[in-house]
Amino acid sequence: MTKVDRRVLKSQEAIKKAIVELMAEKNFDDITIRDISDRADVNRGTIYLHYMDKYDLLDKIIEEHISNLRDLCHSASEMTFKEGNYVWFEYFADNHLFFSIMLNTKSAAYFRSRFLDLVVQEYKVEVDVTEGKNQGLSEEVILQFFGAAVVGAVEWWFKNEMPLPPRVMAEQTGVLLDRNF
Amino acid sequence: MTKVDRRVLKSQEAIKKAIVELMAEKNFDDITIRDISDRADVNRGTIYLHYMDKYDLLDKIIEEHISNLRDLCHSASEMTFKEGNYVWFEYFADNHLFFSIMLNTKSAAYFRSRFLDLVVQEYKVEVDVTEGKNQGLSEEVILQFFGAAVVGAVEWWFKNEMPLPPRVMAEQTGVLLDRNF
DNA sequence: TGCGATGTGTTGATTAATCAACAAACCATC
DNA sequence: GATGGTTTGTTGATTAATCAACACATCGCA
Repeated sequence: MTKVDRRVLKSQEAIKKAIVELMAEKNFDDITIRDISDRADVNRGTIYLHYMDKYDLLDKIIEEHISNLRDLCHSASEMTFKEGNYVWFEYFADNHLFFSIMLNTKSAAYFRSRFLDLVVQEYKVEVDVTEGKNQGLSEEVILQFFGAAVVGAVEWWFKNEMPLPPRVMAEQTGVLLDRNF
Repeated sequence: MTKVDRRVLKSQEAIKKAIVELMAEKNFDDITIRDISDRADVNRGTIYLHYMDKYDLLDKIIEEHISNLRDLCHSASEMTFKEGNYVWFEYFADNHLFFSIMLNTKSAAYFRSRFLDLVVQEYKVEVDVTEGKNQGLSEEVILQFFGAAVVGAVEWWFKNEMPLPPRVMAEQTGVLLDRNF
């Protein structure tokens, strides 16, 4: 893993920030490459050095966030849900512009499904249907049930402009998950 | 005036922002070039592409602000002191980090004198000792008197963490100047 | 249908920034 | 006053970003 030139990091950061900001202001289809390069204060050609087009750009942003969330999950594998959720909700708050767009606009259904997949996948190691309170239940049903629950709670949080602090959201959802897993 | 490559603008902006931030955190003498390049996220050599050393860098920042204030003054030449001052105090507020450092640390006496010079110079066209309320008074005394008054007021404002909004400061000092010029 | 305006994706030449390396200066500490 | 560690200012080679220009596609409107 050779380290990346700081110039490409800065360019990519500016470009990613620009498109997210623009998505908060207008429809994705109405955003032009020129809009993005203007906002990012970057030459239009620079965008093509890193991304195929605006769809590729958005894809890469989504994949990066999913990947970051997964990494956070794994680095928090020792924690309870309450503690682990706090790491996630802090990440949500840090990137609230991205997440509120992705969970508010209907055009972003793809992100929601990627997000749900991640949650289900990460919770898989936590659930046990061979003994305990979930004995006899279907693992898949439990995962989809609580996966949808968490995604829905996050969705609600952003739709209502984060009415509770991240810590509280993490605690509340954490209690609900710890009680059921 | 051929336009400047956006890369040099971005580099210079990052570098200037970095040193101002650092001056808010530690003594100017203790700031190294490496500190600045790290903070600016720029190669150390890049600083030398634009500035001789950190003293030259600070000089250029000061000159730029003085020049901007002068430009604002001239573009506001039609206004009363009350209106014109508002433009200045908005600029102060926009760059409050720079000005509060420059008017708080004793090491920045040079800036204070540059600032006073500017104020005196710009007020020169406003004062009239041939007739009116200032008839018979020394132009130089009036300029130094009210120049020091304005600089002092600004200094107080920053020393006390801008306890009044820019608009109010502009109005109050504007009234005092309009009454006397 | 045609036309101007705008957006797209790519090109080649140029410029700025990067990085690693260097010698010299400085500074504290032994 | 020698020593090791840090800062400084500069270097040459390399890489990334810039800019202007291009052909082509798309779209609204006459």
